[in-house]
Amino acid sequence: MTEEEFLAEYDPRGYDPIAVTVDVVALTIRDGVLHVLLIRRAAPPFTGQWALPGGFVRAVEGEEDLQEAAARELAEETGLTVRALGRVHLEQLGTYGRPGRDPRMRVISVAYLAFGPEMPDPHAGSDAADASWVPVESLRLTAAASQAPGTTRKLAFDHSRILADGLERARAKLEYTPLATAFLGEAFTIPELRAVYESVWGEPLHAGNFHRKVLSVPGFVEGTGDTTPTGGRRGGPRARLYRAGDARLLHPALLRPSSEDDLR
Amino acid sequence: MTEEEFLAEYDPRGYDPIAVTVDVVALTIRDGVLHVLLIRRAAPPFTGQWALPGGFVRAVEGEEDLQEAAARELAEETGLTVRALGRVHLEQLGTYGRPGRDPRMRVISVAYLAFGPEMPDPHAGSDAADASWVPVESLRLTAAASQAPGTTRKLAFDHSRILADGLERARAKLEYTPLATAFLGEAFTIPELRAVYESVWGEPLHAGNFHRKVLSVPGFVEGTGDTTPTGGRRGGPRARLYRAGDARLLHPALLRPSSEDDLR
DNA sequence: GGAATAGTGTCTGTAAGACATTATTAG
DNA sequence: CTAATAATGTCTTACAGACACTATTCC
Repeated sequence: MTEEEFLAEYDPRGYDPIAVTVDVVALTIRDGVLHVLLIRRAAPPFTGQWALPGGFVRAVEGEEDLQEAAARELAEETGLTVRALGRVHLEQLGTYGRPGRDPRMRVISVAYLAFGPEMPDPHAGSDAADASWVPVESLRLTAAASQAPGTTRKLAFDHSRILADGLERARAKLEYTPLATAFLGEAFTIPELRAVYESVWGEPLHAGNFHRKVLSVPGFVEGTGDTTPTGGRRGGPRARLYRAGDARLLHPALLRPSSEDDLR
Repeated sequence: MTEEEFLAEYDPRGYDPIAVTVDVVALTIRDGVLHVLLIRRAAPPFTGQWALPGGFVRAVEGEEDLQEAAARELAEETGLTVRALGRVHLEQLGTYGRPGRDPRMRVISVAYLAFGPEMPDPHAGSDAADASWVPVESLRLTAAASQAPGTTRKLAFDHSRILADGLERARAKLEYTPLATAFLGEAFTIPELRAVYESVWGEPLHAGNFHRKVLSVPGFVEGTGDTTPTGGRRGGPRARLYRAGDARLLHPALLRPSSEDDLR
């Protein structure tokens, strides 16, 4: 039998059906606080609970790449066009396929991680009763205990785990890539860039050392020649404006202060 | 409708069927040369071509986690028991789902990356006509042109790309994790560890500086008190033996000499 | 003027890389 | 003895972090 004959006779239904979904951990910074895009589920399972935006991959009609599917889901929930997502960074995070993670059937979920500048309030899509940007801190991913009343609870499925993995990836990526600029607009100041690092890492950085360090990394940022039209809210000189440079990796890297967790 | 009623009536066949496979990039070092485990396909598609070991994920009978599926595939091809794979490092590499990557149907492939010490010659499994450890260099992943006669050709499916991604991940992981020790036995010498780095990175390292650096990283290695029973083949003193320490990340990291590619 | 902030200067400890040196083994 | 190699020492340069300081702007 030739390859052509084999393919002509091949029956795709011969294998066990496994559904494939794409979920997105979309991060942005609002008012200096790291937020993640969540939807409130309108249909079972986990009706009423918060979850990451996502959906099934279209296999037959309109075949799409996984990355395209993630971009489509993100665009649907944010209300932006896929075109307007141009400045948003999107990368694959990992795949989650533990049996039982979805009570309906065997579902393999390919998770994507997105970084973007401040985006408009989302509107709930078809499967969602609600959608909004939620401060990551309010989810208390690590401390399982002591949830204040009204605080967002644990996410549906294994989405808490996926979000935690996404956050760790984001924190690590800021160290050795220039992706912090993906959270900002076209032009930004060094203090704004520092605010991104502080929001994602969750700890204050030394302003002077950060400033000198960013400028010392080749290709991280390049000056525009302009400055902000005004000083800071509570005083201070006008800051110089920069745009993202052409580096894809930072060398030397900006390491997190929080060490001592590298042992075990 | 309650969640229970919903689940009772749910029909898994309602969605487009997508097959899910697990493929493994298994790396080891033989005679100081980095090798990857490949099988020669015995059935269409791509009959006769080399490919990464892998197989479909069992969805219904014997539900298994993706990582378990990868370990099972690796064990089948290497002839080792899953138990004997204890010293082998296994991590998820990424998921590949471009439409058309498998001519039969829509197939999503979850790729895993494995590092292990020298393992026995494999025996071909059910779907394979042959299986062997192949020097990575012989595959010429980057240079598409000028294949010497008899040289292994391009791999089946998009496995060349998956292998390239796995190699880059491996090279990067040696920088900031102690995973180089996964390529070695229980006890090893610093020069043996250096040989691992040289094999994976493909470039020579300065023996003296490497030695001092490894010992300066807390938790990377710990001495056993023993030495090798004999000196090197061509002379030299007996080397001290070490085992892997308890560090999970290297701080400071061992950076590759090949910089200057971080710009673009 | 007073407070806050952007940006620069200085100093110290640590690390990387180049190179040299000593000690120990095989042949 | 000679060559090869393990392991250590020395020196220079670069960078991280702490701290001080100047300049500019808001109120």
